[in-house]
Amino acid sequence: MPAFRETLPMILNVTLDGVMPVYRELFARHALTEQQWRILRVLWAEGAVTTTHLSRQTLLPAPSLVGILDRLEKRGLVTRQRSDHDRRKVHVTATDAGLTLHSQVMPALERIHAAVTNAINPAEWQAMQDALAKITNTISDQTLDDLLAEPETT
Amino acid sequence: MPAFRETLPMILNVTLDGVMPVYRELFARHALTEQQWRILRVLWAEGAVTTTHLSRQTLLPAPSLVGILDRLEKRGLVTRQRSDHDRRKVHVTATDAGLTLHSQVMPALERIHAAVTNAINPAEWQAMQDALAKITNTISDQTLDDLLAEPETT
DNA sequence: TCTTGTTAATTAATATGTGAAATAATCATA
DNA sequence: TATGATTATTTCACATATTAATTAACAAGA
Repeated sequence: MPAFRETLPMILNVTLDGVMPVYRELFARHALTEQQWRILRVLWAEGAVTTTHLSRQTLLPAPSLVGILDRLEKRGLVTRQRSDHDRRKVHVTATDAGLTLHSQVMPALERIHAAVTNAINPAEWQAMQDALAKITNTISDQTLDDLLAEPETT
Repeated sequence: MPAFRETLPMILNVTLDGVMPVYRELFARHALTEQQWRILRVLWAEGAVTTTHLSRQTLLPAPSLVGILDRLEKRGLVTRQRSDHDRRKVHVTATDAGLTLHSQVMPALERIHAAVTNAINPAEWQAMQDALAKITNTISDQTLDDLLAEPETT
């Protein structure tokens, strides 16, 4: 067993703690939280989407979406509308104000992303992405009892 | 600019969303939250530590620690004591119950960690860790204005 | 000693995460 | 077509995150 800091959750959280402040500073300049930004970004790319779809794309839990969308709607950045075909569903759309805001943030966001990706070379980036995807695919569909039942591999 | 899902924050969050549920299931079996576990893990390794130190090691924000430690203390897993030399400081220590709990969780935690690391080979693991560390070191000490002032590198 | 600056911990206000349960609408089918 | 199963969203209760502002204690210097 490695040191606490060498475990995957801490490796990932240390990285997030290192990079997110600069993203948050950008969002804060437009009075947006990170989560609000994620939602706008999906709406901008996909138009009207259902709450469930939004939850999956943004990784934001459905119960959290309720409040986040409330606040975005109150600020006039998004609108919600019940589906006519399936009245269980709610369609979320960005308003013009929401779309405008998006285009104001993108240039700076691209600068941040460039700085992040340029910290390593493209091959390293791809390898990192592949490694994390491989881990996710291996673990995400397993339950704790699955893992505890497996014979030791190390 | 890549797709939303190809950006670093989302890559990291997708991975965390994929692996954390199995960790949380383990912690839940001992009535612990992930944050409470982080604290116990540090206390087990280091003995009595100050709140600030605990915040740095666990990545938990100091304001959050107040409540988390309150609940751990109420359950008799940790104790808090003002420092005599510097009465601003508070020393946190795990009780015997806290230490016992730790040894009960470790075996299963090692199984999870083994499954995670075995998803990729050691070289890939090291490369992933190095890549993320390099990104963190490059970005974490920069402010947004620093990044926006830099000439385009891409 | 008084002032000024700094550090450690906490409080406050707001936003979000997590897990379980509730609600309402749709679906499958006997 | 009534009924049980499923889906989409929301509510609830509790725990944590984020940022700014306090409070108390220490530290250095006029």
